[in-house]
Amino acid sequence: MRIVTWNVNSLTSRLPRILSLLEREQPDVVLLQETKTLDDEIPSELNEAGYVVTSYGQRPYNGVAILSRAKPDEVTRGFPGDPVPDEARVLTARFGDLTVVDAYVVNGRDLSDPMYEVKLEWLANLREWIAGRFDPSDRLIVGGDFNIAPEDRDVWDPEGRAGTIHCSEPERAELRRWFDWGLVDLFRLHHDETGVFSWWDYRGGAFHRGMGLRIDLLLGTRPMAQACTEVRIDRNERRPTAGEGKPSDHAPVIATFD
DNA sequence: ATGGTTGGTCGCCAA
Repeated sequence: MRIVTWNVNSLTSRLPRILSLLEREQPDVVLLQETKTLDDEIPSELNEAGYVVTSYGQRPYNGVAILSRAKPDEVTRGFPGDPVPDEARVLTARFGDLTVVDAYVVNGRDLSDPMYEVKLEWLANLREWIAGRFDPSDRLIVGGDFNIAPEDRDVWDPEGRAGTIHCSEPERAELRRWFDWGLVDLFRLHHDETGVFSWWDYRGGAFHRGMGLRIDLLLGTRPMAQACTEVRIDRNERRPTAGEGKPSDHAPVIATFD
């Protein structure tokens, strides 16, 4: 089984790259964020490629969708306690005994911005909803754009970014509460290295200068961690590619399970 | 502190 998370920064403008990834990686489940696409505007090419599309769409911002080989047995849009309930950021789907939560975490913008406190409240409330609905022994994946770099080794310039948005101690402390509940950062099961990123700013040639963050995460409960054999971040998807249009500012994270 | 680029949408906001 293979599960992917990818902030595509518009599903419609990224369609050729999404179709290419489906063909190349043959994933069973794909969690998409920032689809910026309404439910009734999902391109039919995704169905023709063999995928069921479950969309919780919105424009011009946000929007999440789950692509899957199988039809979900149960779908939940959003979560109770969301402090910004009119923003389409969370989509949950159950496939038999496996549940996936697709999350586009509030960015927060800056520690001095009111949205920073909203981000912390949003994360705490989503964690509490997950903890109330699931058990750490369940087969559960929580994946998406967390907008938090878990540790300094996930940051291109940890000294320069210390205490700033995506890297602040309150954000990291909140993420540790997810780990303490029983979710594992699947990438770190297989990688110790510093400087592996999933996002690079569009501006200033950040990708080519190696200025990135690892903020796109696949978290799994212990049963999922025990079955996880490989996690990769496909940096190639951050490069301009002939015929497939411009890249997202995020690369896909690809996890394989026994 | 600002700037740089992209996307959706139509003058500008979010990232």
